[in-house]
Amino acid sequence: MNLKELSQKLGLSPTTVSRALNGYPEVNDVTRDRVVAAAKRHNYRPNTRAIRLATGRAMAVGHIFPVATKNEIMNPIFADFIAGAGEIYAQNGYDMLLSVVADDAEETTYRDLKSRGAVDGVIVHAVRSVDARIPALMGIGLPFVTHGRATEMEDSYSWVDVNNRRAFLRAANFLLDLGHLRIGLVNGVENMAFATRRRIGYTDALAARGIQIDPRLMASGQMTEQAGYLAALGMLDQPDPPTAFLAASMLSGMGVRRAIEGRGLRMGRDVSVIIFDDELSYLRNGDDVPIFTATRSSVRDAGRIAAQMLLDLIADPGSAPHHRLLEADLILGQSTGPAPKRL
Amino acid sequence: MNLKELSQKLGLSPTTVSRALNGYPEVNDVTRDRVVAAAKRHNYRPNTRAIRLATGRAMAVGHIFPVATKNEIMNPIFADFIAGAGEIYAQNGYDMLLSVVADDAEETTYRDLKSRGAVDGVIVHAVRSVDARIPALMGIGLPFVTHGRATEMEDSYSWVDVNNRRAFLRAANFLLDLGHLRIGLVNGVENMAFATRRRIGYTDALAARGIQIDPRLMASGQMTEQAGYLAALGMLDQPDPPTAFLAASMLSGMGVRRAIEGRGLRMGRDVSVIIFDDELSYLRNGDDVPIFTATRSSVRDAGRIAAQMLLDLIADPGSAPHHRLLEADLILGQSTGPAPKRL
DNA sequence: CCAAAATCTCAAATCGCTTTGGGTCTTTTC
DNA sequence: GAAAAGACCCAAAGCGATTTGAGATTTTGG
Repeated sequence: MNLKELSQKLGLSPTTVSRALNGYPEVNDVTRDRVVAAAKRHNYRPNTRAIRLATGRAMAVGHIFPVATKNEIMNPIFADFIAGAGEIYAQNGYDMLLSVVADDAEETTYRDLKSRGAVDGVIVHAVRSVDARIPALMGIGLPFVTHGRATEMEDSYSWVDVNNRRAFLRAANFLLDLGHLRIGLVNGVENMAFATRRRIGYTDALAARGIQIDPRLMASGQMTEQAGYLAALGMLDQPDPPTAFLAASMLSGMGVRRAIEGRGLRMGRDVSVIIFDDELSYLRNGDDVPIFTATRSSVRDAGRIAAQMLLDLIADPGSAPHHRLLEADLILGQSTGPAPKRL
Repeated sequence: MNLKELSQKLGLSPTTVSRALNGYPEVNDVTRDRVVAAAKRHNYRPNTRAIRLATGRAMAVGHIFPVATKNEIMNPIFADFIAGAGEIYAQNGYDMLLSVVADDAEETTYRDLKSRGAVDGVIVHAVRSVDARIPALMGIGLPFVTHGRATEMEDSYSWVDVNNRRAFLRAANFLLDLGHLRIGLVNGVENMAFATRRRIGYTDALAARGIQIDPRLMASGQMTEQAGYLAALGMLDQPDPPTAFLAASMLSGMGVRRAIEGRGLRMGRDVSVIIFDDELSYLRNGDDVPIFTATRSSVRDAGRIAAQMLLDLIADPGSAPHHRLLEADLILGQSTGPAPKRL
C-alpha cells in the first residue's frame, strides 16, 4: 500500500493525502479524519526510502562502534548507552545506524556516512584525551555529539560527559577523611579522556592534603576483572600496601575484591574500595544495599542526553555547541570503613 | 557530488557512468577506467537514499534490542554478537539498524520495519522457549535468522544456535567423572530457550548415571554476579552441599566463586566450577590459562555466522531455511578437580 | 562491400514520497 | 454586489540513483 494507491482509494490527490497525514493546515478537518482513518485501516506507512530521498534527511543517526585493532576489547558500557540513546531515537522517529569499525578507520567511516547521506549526525564514543576524530568531524561538517570530552577545544563541539575528575576527587577525599593514607588507583587505560581526568582527581585530592604521590600505587589498564585483580594484588604485595582502592569500574572492583579476599583480608574492614559505577544493567552494584561504595552515574542516562542533544543539533544546525557535564553521586556501600589502626 | 554532476564533468550520460561504476558489461574498458578514476578523484559515493529507492532494497538489516519491560536487563552478550555481525555487514555493504524496543512491542517493530521498507531482514535475539516472534515474522514475510532456537518448529525457520544441551551434558559428565555426585546448577532464566536446554543437558547427565535430581540444587535467574553469588550461597548452606557447580555465564561463575571463597572453601580444590563462556571481549576467562573450566563458544562468531546466513537468505529468498548448530568446546581451567573425599 | 552482429552510449521512465505554485470555490469586507 | 481573502485541493516538479529500450557506431562474416 503506497501513497498513490491510498489516494486513489480515497478519491483524493497524493498531495492532499500527504498533507493530511503530515498535519499541514491546508486541509479540511473532515478530509483529514477520513484520510487518517483510511491510512490506519489499510495499514499504510510511508516508505522510509522515499521520504528520505524526498526530504533530503536521513532520519537516522550513526553510532560507531570502535573495535580496537590491538586488544579487541568491546566496551561493556556500550550496550547500556545504546539502550538509552535508542529510546530517544524511537520517540522521535529516528533510526539508529551502527557501524562496527576498526578504530583506525573511524574517520573514513564518518566521511563515508556523510557522503552517502546515510545519517544526519553521529555520536562519538570512547573519546581519547587527544582525539583526531573531533577535528575530523568538524571538517567533514557532520553534526556530532561526543560521549566524553578531549582535553582541548572543549568549547568548540558538543559533548556529554561525567565530571570524572570531581568524582574521583570526592571519592579520594572520602577515603582520606576515613583516615586512609595509602590509596591504590586501579584506573582505566589512560589515553582515554575519562581515565586521565580520574587520575587527576585522585592526585589532586592527595596533593591537597600534602600526601606524596606514589607511582607504585597507580595502575592503568583494561577495565576487566582479571586486570583489576592483578593490579590490586601487585599493590597489596608491596612492603607498604594500600588500605584503600579506587577502582575504575564495577568489573575492576570485583577484581580488586578478589585480590583483597585472596590475601585473607576483608573488604570494608581491612581494606576499603570505591568504584566508579556506570549503573550497567547487567552489572548492578547490589540490589538494595550497594555492595561497593561508589561514584555513580548512569551511562544509560548519558545515552539519552547525548541522543537528545544530537537531535537538537540536527534540528538547528546553526546553534552553538551544547555541553552537559553530569555530576556523579557518591553513594555509600559496604566496601568502605575507617582505616585500620597502623601496627 | 552526485551522479549528474559527475557525468557532466566527464561528458557522459548518467546512465553510462552508473553502469561503469557498477560493473555492467556494456561499457568500454577505457571509459570505465576514466569514470572510476574521476569518481575517486571527486570522492563520489552514490547517495544511499536514492539507491534504496531505485532498487527497492534497503541494503540494511535490523537488530532488535529487547529491553525487558520488567527487569530492564540488557543482555551483555549483545555487544559482542553485534560486533561479529557488524563485520559481515560492513564487508557486504549493508548497514545495521538497531532498534531498542520494549519486549512486548517487538512484533509491532518488525511489522513497522517491513512496511516502511527500512530493512531487508532481521536478526532475532534472545529466543525464548516458546517465542511468538517466530510465527509473527513468518507471517510478516520478512527474512530473519534467530540466535537460539525455540522448542518447536525448528525446521521451518533459519537459526544459529549453540548445542546448549550437549555442552551442559558434557560438562556435567566431566564433573561426574571426577567423582562429584552433588552438582549445583546456577542457570539463566528458564523461559529462555538456551537455559531450558542447558537444564535438560544437566538432568540428562545425572539421570544417565542414576543420580536423583535434587531441585534444591537447581537455581534459575538473571546471569549476574550477584544472582550467582546468592544462588550458590544458598546451596552451599544446605545440609548436603554440592561439591561442584555448573554456572550459566562468566558473571554467574564469578558470583559462585565468591560464594565458595566466602564460605572459606577453595575453588578447584574443595568445590569445582564449570561455566559457560561466551568469550565476551570484556569478560575474558583468564589470559593464557583459563581461570574457569568452561564450555566455550564465541558469541562473536555466532554473530558473524548469523549475519552471513541472513545475507544469504536475503539474496535467495526462496531457499530452504538454514541451520547451524555450533558445538561448544570443553576447555580445562583451574576451577575443577576431583571430588573431595567424603568425611 | 553490404548486411548482421556486437559494442557502446544515451534519453527517459521509474522508485514513492514531499513540496511548489497554482487553481477553484466559499466566505468576508466595504 | 464586486473585490479581496481564505479554504481546500491538485498537477507537476523535484530528490538521485537504476534500468529499460533504442539509437549510433564499430566489427564481423559471407
